Amino acid sequence: MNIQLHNKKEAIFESTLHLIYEYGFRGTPMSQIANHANVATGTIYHYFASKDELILELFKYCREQTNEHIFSVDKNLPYKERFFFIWKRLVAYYLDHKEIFRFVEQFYSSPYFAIMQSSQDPSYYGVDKLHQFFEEGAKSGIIREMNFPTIVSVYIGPATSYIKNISYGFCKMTDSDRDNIIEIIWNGVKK
Amino acid sequence: MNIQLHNKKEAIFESTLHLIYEYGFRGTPMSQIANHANVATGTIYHYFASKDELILELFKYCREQTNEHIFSVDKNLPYKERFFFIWKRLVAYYLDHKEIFRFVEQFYSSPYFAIMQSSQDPSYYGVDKLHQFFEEGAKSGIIREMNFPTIVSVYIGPATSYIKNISYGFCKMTDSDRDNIIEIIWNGVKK
DNA sequence: TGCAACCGAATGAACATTCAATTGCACAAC
DNA sequence: GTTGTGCAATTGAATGTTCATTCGGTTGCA
Repeated sequence: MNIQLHNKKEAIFESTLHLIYEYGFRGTPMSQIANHANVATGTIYHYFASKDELILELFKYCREQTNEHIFSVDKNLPYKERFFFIWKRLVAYYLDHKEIFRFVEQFYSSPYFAIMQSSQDPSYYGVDKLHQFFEEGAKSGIIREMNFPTIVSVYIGPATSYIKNISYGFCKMTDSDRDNIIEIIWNGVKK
Repeated sequence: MNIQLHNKKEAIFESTLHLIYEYGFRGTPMSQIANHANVATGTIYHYFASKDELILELFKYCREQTNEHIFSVDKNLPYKERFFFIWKRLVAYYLDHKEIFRFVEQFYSSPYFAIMQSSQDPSYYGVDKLHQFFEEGAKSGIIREMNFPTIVSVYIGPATSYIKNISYGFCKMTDSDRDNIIEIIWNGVKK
């Protein structure tokens, strides 16, 4: 029974993700989501109070999924290696999960994000992790002192930009491109 | 008459921009756009065949506006200074025109972008300019050799990331943050 | 006189949401 | 181990609203 429940909810999530990837927020009616997930329209409303809530929950779902995958690094590795590793991991994850990437991008630049910010717990697991990680680097004198938004812009910005370039078909991806980018970032921030 | 026409069309553009900034694609009906622009609903259809076309044209409009403002640099300045100047100009422009930034972001991560790509002339004025600019730097040995998507990711990525951070209220902006970021980028790519 | 610009009420389709009815299952009673 | 009971899960047709788009008509200018 619990498994059933879990399955359906997840099926709804995945279908929403898939359809939004293809048709955007505007282009994906609840009925289509239901179809694609092999449930009745009404069933969605058993799990979610409204379409907005579905979207909001889906965002949380995505964030959890992503965080789970990215921050599994061997703490014993030298800092520089972890710096490279996490970044590549992030890029690889989003390239493997384009629907998630696209959805999250859309979510951020939509009014949903404002809604979420105002009504949510601020438990940004991923952000916390990153914060710690950069602080560690700065404190041990490996990278420059920078405030958090600065380093985040420099570390994450090129990653999302690169993923967009690929995901929107501007260019092909090569490992050496990625190596280049993270190396450039490192050159920029190392002490 | 031509001035009238221009005025109304532009009023429609600006209203759309404003409303989409606040309510997103989904939340801005044609009737509202008309209201806000002080024209009748039907008038919009005199200028645009459909809502989709309005959005598509608005994107072109935004791109033109942006390009006009950014690439006015004194060619005689040393390369490094131009490298800094263009970047700051870009950031400043988007911070001054948050609606444009938000709209373009939304546009890119929506299916509209795919539509545009398939049916459009590939005259990316801004992209061409950038391409030339980076090539110049690489040829004269001032910055490293990189393929275009790589350097774009590293140059533009942090800019948009930073603008998002501010625009979504994650942090306040200071000039020194920006100075920091572009300096880091420069350290990363210089030879 | 003609045509482009403009108007805004009317139309119809698309869609989110509701709801009355059905199913399936856990658990208690016997 | 059979039957009964209640509640969660599920269904999908019906409802009502919200729009994009249309259109017949008006205005104003060349």
